[in-house]
Amino acid sequence: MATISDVAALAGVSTATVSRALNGKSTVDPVLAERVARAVEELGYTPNGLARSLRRRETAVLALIISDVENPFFTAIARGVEDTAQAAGYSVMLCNSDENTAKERRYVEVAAQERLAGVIMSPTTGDSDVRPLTTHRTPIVTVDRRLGSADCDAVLLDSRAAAREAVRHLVSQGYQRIGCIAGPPGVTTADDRLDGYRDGLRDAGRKYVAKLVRRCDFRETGGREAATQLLTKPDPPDALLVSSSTMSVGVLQVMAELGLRSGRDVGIVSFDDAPWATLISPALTVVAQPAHAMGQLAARLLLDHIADAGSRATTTTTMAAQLIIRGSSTRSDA
Amino acid sequence: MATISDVAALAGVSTATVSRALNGKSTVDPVLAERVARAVEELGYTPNGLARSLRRRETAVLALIISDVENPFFTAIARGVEDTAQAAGYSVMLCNSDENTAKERRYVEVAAQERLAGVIMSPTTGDSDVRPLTTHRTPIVTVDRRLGSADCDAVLLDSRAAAREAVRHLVSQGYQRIGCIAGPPGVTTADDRLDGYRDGLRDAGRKYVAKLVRRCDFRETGGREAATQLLTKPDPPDALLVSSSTMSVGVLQVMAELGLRSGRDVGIVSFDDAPWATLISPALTVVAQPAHAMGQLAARLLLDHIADAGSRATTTTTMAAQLIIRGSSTRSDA
DNA sequence: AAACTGCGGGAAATCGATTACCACCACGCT
DNA sequence: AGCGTGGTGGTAATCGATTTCCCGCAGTTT
Repeated sequence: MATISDVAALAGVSTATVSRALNGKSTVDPVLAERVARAVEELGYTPNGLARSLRRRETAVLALIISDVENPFFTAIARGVEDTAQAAGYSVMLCNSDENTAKERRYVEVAAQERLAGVIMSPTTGDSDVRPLTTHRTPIVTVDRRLGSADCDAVLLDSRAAAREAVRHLVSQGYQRIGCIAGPPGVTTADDRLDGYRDGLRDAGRKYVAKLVRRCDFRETGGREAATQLLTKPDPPDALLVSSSTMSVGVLQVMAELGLRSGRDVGIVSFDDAPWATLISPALTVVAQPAHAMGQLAARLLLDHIADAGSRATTTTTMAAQLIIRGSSTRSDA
Repeated sequence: MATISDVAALAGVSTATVSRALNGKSTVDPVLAERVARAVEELGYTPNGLARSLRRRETAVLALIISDVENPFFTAIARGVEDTAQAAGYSVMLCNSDENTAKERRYVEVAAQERLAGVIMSPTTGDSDVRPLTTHRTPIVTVDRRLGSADCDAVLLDSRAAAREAVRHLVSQGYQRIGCIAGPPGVTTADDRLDGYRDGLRDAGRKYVAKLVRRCDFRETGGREAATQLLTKPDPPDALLVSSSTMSVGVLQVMAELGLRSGRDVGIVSFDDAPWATLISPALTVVAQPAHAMGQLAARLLLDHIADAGSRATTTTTMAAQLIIRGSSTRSDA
């Protein structure tokens, strides 16, 4: 409750001196500085960050807008962002958009209103509306997904190439009817992975069969539904490319219920290297994404943008995924 | 960049009228309101939340301080907090303390400086320092762990009873040398679970053997190290109570490397019901914690406190855990 | 000794909103 | 006609910091 004026009064100096003593911008007589320090201590004074930010026209808070804090891929990104932001003295406001355009929009507005220093987001759709931010020249960096509208930095993964490679691997293992469980239309990574899936089929001279493809949300329940539909039909796929580890949980549950063994009965390749991937049997073949590094880089880029105040070309960094082959995608699993 | 004065000038009214028109506190001539609305639209005006909060002496942001965003238990809490906060129009600042008192302390300071509306935290230790918050009368709710110092609401789980029940279950299954992998000393849940473990042994007339207990951090690497030490000694335990699902990942990896099968060779009960618990074979017996509900309740309590401005007794809610018995803790697994 | 330089610190403006206070007008009542 | 009364809207104070501007003093130069 103590204000800078209280401190000034107690120390017998002006508020200007208190401010200078505390921020160390200008030199202050050591005697006065000491008196100020004692007054601060005695009053338990904490500067009001709102007043400071208002006057300085800057905050030390970033927003991170992702679609699901419970998805390990996004938490790994969050961790990366948080680590580098924290090291630079910034705090992170975490926002869950839930793949919901309205919620996302609300958070974008909050970020604009609170005049946050910058925003890192994984947009729900390629044409998410970020105008409240652009009008304030709030720097934006997208991570994992692209944004069509704004010209902002992007940290992406080459999903298409990764999906293609995964399909080629499944083909090489002799799987004949390779299916795909992809994310919702409009989400750039979902579309990219589906494109990569088609690329892979084309490489092998296979044709695309719509009945082997399902699109669902990036969650366990999405995976369950898609897998149930695909695997209980006549002519089910004998292999699946699954777009996230959260979906894979659902897929593997359904397979267990149906008595299907991965690898032998249905080859599985999943995006995201989950910690449990090697605990199951056979172990899960995955497309590992450098999520933590992506988060770190996104934060680094954003902080650079903030420091440079808009002078600086926008960049797009595409990172490579790594296919880690384990038992779930080989016919002769160990 | 547009301010309320710009809007006022363009609409030909005073700033007071603009504010009233926008906040709907007092009635405004529809004609003027319309002019204001058009001016807002034309200028792309976004009110400055900092100025507003400064004047109103309140913000619509909560802090959530947890030790690890990558731990599914905490993200489930985060999700619960975020859901109810968002529904009430509040945003959540997520802070990763990393079980590090200094980092935690820094976030507490930031929360105090930014005059956040309230804080939900899972304190690193029972005597974490939250004075910067208490001097500002910022309401605090602890979740999962207790705080010795401040008198604040707490949403806890009866870890001790849950651990005791888990041990009794292991005893009933015929395990003879039951060990425990607990969290770091000083963390209230870690100590509680260890106490519950002793309770369970005492119930069965067993004596506590220090060599069967290891304390380590709540992460995969912690679990690995502890399990390696315990399982490669002479007279290893034939069952383990593990304090979190993240630790269990490490434990199960080590067991796989050593060729030990859970259930048959080593009975395992783990805290936290992970999504993958049923994917492994045998499935993992767990102590399920209602993390999402805990987060929701914590947020609810905090919001109530904010609304009531300090008049209101502090409460402690203790929720019950649920032991879900699966194959990893039965000798005759399916 | 006068003029100049530099530095430390105080008074007051400033950031951008909200809101207390007051002036004004129209209306209704006696 | 005169006097409340209530609803509107403008003026200016306010929130709590930072920062500009300026003054005075000490030390240096000519």
